[in-house]
Amino acid sequence: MMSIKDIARLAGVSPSTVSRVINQKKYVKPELRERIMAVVKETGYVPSHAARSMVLKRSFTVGIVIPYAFNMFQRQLFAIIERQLETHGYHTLFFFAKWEPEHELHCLRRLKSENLDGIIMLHEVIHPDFYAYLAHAPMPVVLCTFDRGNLACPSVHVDEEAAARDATAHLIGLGHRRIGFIAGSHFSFAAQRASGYRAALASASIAYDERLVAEVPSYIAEDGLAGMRELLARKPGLSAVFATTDELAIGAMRAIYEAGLRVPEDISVVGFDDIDVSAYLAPGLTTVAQPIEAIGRKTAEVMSRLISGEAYGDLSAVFGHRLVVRESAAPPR
Amino acid sequence: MMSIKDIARLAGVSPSTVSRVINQKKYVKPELRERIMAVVKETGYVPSHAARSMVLKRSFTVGIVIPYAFNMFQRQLFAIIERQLETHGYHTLFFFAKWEPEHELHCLRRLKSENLDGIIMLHEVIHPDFYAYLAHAPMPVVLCTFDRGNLACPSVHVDEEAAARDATAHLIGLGHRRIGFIAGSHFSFAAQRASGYRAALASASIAYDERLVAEVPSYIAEDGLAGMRELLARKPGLSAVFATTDELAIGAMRAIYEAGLRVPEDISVVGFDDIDVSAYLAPGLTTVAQPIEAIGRKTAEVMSRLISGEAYGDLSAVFGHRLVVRESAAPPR
DNA sequence: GTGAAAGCGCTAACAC
DNA sequence: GTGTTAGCGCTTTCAC
Repeated sequence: MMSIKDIARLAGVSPSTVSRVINQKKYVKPELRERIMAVVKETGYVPSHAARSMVLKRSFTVGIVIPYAFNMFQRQLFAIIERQLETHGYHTLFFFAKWEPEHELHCLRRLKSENLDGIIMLHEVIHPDFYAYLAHAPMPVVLCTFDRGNLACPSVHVDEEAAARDATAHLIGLGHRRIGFIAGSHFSFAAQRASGYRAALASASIAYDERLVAEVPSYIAEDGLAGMRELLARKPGLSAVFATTDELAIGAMRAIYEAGLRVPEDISVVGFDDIDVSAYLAPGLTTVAQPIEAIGRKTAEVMSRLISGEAYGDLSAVFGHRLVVRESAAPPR
Repeated sequence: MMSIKDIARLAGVSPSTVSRVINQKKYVKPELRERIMAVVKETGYVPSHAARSMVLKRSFTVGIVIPYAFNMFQRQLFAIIERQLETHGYHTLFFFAKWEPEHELHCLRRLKSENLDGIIMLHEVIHPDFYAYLAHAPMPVVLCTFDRGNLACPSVHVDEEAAARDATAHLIGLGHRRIGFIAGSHFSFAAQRASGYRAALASASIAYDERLVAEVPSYIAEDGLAGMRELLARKPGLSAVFATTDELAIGAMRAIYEAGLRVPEDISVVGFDDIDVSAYLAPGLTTVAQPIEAIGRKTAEVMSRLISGEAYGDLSAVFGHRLVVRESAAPPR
């Protein structure tokens, strides 16, 4: 492996000059600069990441905490963030956090041991120790897809409540009055989407009926299936259901199918997230789309500005959502 | 940040001794070892990754090349590999490769510049330069989910052809004779699955009819939709269809739905991969499952053995597959 | 068994 | 503008 000394020797200059050229510092004669760049190009020299990061005391890598079982929405999001971060010159280290206190702690230990330049939370962890660390972390932290009032760091997300309100209002607009809700738990977006559901009901003067609500522990299709089965078993006379996520909605559609009912003829379904597969279901799932690309780019941008020393100021951003109307929701019969 | 000197001072020994203890070298009195470990634990000291990797000339990170638009199967796979690699003490750097020559080259440049300890290919790239590099790469390379005859490196995968043969045979066993095929392209698994389809047909003495085959450029549901539409438009009188991947199968089911037909009453569908959502479709998708966990663990294991200097020998592994029978395939009417 | 010292590749003061 | 030098945190001879 070539070192900076080799390049210096080949170009007939000192290592410091090479360093200056590589790091785009001024005070180097254009002529020399060109000569050095030529050698660099020719030899394919790449500075040692390890050495730079040792002397600069920066790792040039940002950590992204994501759920171990991330969904398609998160998949797209972190691929976008990774790509953006790369263009800003940062490495990305992923920290898959399982949704168990024990594993979160393990994840936190790793996070601490990495000397990261920044941390992006794509996942709302549970453990208080985690937040305690983030609150006083020696590097910038950005929250993506959720907010956390008492944490003084920027967050990039949509207005979950407004989006859920729109989704529910869509069902109401179609003529539904008995609208089921498959409620998630633990994460703040679940609470926000739930309150959007209630708000929409309230503005239409529909009484909230807890028999129409099934709370499920997680966000996989399996839970949607179980939640919808429960709702169906209660026979609350529902004609539509709003699920906290598309995965949950898919499970719900499955339960409806298993019960010998049809979507949307018997029961309308609306989801949230617009994951890849939703457009191709039969029927296509009506859902709420978040501007993934914009959220990802913004998150990376905020992080890179924070790392370059910008004040925390008002870097947070709230993006708009979009209701994607497909076939899974129709007027009640 | 604590350095090894601080620990040495606190423990009243020299840095070299601390280093020996941390690196599990012998020649340290148990008593001293304990004293040092106590200080390490107490201070939460973690050796600087950068410094270690500089002096050892190893990055302790392995790169994983994955498609930029990875599917759920790959999602699970790389999360498993990451986790395993972590337990072996390696970092994982992801290289998202878009499926364009230009971007592959970009990806290759990054790969070269990283001083990786190993490379795992979870993605069959196209560019010859990429393979040229891999063939003489200064670090071990492991191919995961595909094989490449002329590349002298271990690969971990299933017997794609046999699996596709089973999937097709399942349809034949159900009584289907006119079986459509949505063929992928570019990747070797596509060719292998295609030849499995033909082999199954041949053993049942069913003539291969190219009017039953739609070749699509990629592997997203969109392509499955287009491919199936084409098949339907040709009116070849098919009663079943086998799709190269589950995503393609989902798109195909959508096309059947749009045509006013039903699965499996009018047309049976079989996919390949058993992605998360397949079990929750209505009807559930009959498909071929690969042992993701085993493939992932094996890949990480092979890589870590290679890095620790084991000879290339016969580290490759071929895993068995499993036909998952659900409701999307039934006897023809 | 343990410590002292050199050196990995780089950057940043500091000279010149 | 450019070179010299020190030093980042670690591992590894080489003495003792």
